[in-house]
Amino acid sequence: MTLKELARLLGLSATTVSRALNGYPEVGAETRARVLEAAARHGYEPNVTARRLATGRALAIGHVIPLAEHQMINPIFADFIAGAGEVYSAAGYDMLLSVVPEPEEPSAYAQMAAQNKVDGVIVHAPKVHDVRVEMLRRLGLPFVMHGRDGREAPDYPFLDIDNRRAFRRATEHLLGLGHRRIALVNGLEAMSFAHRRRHGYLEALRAAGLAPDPQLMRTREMREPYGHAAAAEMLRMPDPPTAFLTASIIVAFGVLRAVREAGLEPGRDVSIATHDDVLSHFSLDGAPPVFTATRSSIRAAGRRCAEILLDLIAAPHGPQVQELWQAELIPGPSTGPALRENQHA
Amino acid sequence: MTLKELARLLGLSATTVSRALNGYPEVGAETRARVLEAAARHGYEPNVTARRLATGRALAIGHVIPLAEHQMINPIFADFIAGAGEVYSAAGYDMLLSVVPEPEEPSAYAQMAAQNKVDGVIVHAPKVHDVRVEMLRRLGLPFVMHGRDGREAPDYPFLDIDNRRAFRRATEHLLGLGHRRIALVNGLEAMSFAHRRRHGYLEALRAAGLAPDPQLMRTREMREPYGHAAAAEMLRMPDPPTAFLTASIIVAFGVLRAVREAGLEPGRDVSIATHDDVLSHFSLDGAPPVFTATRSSIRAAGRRCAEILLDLIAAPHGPQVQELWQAELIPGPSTGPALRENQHA
DNA sequence: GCGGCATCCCAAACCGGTTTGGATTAAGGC
DNA sequence: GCCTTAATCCAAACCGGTTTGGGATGCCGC
Repeated sequence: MTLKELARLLGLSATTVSRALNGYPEVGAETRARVLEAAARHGYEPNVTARRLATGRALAIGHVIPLAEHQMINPIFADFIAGAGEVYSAAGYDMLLSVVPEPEEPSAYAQMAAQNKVDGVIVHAPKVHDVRVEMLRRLGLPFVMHGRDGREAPDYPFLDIDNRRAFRRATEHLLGLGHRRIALVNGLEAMSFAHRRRHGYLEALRAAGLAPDPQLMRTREMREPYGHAAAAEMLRMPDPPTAFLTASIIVAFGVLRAVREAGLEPGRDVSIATHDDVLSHFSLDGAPPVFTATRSSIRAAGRRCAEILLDLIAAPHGPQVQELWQAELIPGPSTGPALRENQHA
Repeated sequence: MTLKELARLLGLSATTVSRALNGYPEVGAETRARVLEAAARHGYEPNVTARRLATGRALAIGHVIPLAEHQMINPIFADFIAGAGEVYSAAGYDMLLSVVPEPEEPSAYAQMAAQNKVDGVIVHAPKVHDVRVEMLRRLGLPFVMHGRDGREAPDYPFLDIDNRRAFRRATEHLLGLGHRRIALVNGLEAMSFAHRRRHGYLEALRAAGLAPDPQLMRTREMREPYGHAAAAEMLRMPDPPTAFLTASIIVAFGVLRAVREAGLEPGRDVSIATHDDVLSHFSLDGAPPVFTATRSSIRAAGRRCAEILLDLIAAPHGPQVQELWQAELIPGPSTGPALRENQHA
């Protein structure tokens, strides 16, 4: 069923039918009603491809997922995409996903722009120095960043959580429990979120008059076995940490496993705190929290980023939206007072 | 830069330029070379939307992700998508993701078909009785199923792992270690993969002359807290299981957590075996395996499904591809001989 | 020298919508 | 009764490609 067929059926021109369906004022109320009724009855749906070509609007949003060297796919990705996808579907937009080797990321964006495949993109996992901002500006592709680059107040729309503050608070929480040797099992510090978390951690240590121990600071892709290996190794040190702060619940589970293997009781012998993205496969309504955590839903972030981008596309010169969310600090059973004999002399 | 502009630049017609670029034989070798050179020099890229409209080919593959009632997004999804996405990108196809509430899943497919948005789809997470097969046939939308419905030999292209065999072998492995009370912490059994796994488990028990205990069989969405709650509960039974078989590494981690909390040593006091999809955030090259597992990479499955679908689209009447992969049984430290005092009298 | 056959290229139609610039008709004002 | 204006509707152009159905040119054989 095409527009022309529908028009012939109604004895109207394609123009009128198109206008009737799209709510233009040039068609009479009675005609419009007839058209809408007929369209519904015949299950007419306008061909998006034709519409794209005619209007120049892509009616789609792009997400470029670069595969890093080690081919890891960011675990938070699925929940974020789910959140954003809900919004797109409700708004009649398509979601275009482009999975490319990291070196081809720029060309993936360039292609989306040159071919008008999308009306905008959401930029994931910003680095401290992120070349994509400049690139997208040159391409004239509207974007919203999930996170920020290294700058405190960038000049583009973004939604970020206050990573520095979250990790400062989490560190302060551990310090308040008497911990002095606190390990930071961080994500890759080229990523601005990890960079900020480290700064929050360092700030808290400094405020407490403690010098950071490089041996207690690790940075790597956030996988479970990484958390395990890092914790196992540190627990074998002559002067082991009494608390761990990790960048992801996945890493925290790895740390927990190592703690158990060492015969230690989490929350008593060793404390573990983490950031928690509320990933759906690690959470269950009603289940008690496993870890003390700074919590912020990545799914909600996906939803909100999508909304911001759609608004931006609808009103390109509207006010620039920048949101900084505070993570909640949720107490859990994985932290407790530092044991006397473990405390630093 | 449009085709027409390029044609004018070259003093050729749009027809000739189009043919030259698409490798049709009607243009001379010298002309073709000139066209290709000019296209490259000016960075010409054909507008995919226009091409879609003209050819009727969408040059895109669709994935519909239904959000279940509990809003959980399947954790294996990210890795599968990454695998498939690599193949699409390399082949010049787009990936269209549609995230919809479960009840709207049929209309999501209908829309993709009616509007010619995609050339085919990959169907995820088939149920034992799956209505999508009939629907996609009616819509005339080519598809490849990742998994199978309840039938042993369906009449559509699919890629599945031999879930029944894998779980029979895993169960036999535990039986061989002397375990008699083996718990099955399964996924949702409306899903055909979970259904088959249960049958594999039951087959092995029956072959060993054991009657299944309904108390030891759980079925639910595969989340970490589910594994934890299920195991914790069963370990409190008067006659607790001595071994757990779980449907996902995520669930296995939950079980492991409960085992540790009960003060038991995995692989000694209690055994844990699981299926392992080789999710990227749970694996790390060189790290020793955590669990004894039936292993099959979901990422590789994503790649292969994409290949099968692209082949199917290129040659709709070629031979129907149906692949059944065997999972590897990987021994790990999480299983060991059943303790005497725990053995069933 | 002429018909036949490739070879190479092009004008125009087409995909299915949207949008511009009227044309037609009816209502309103004086 | 005539002119203006508003209300409706339409034909045709357009978006940027692909594809059909020739047309022109050059080479061949006889």
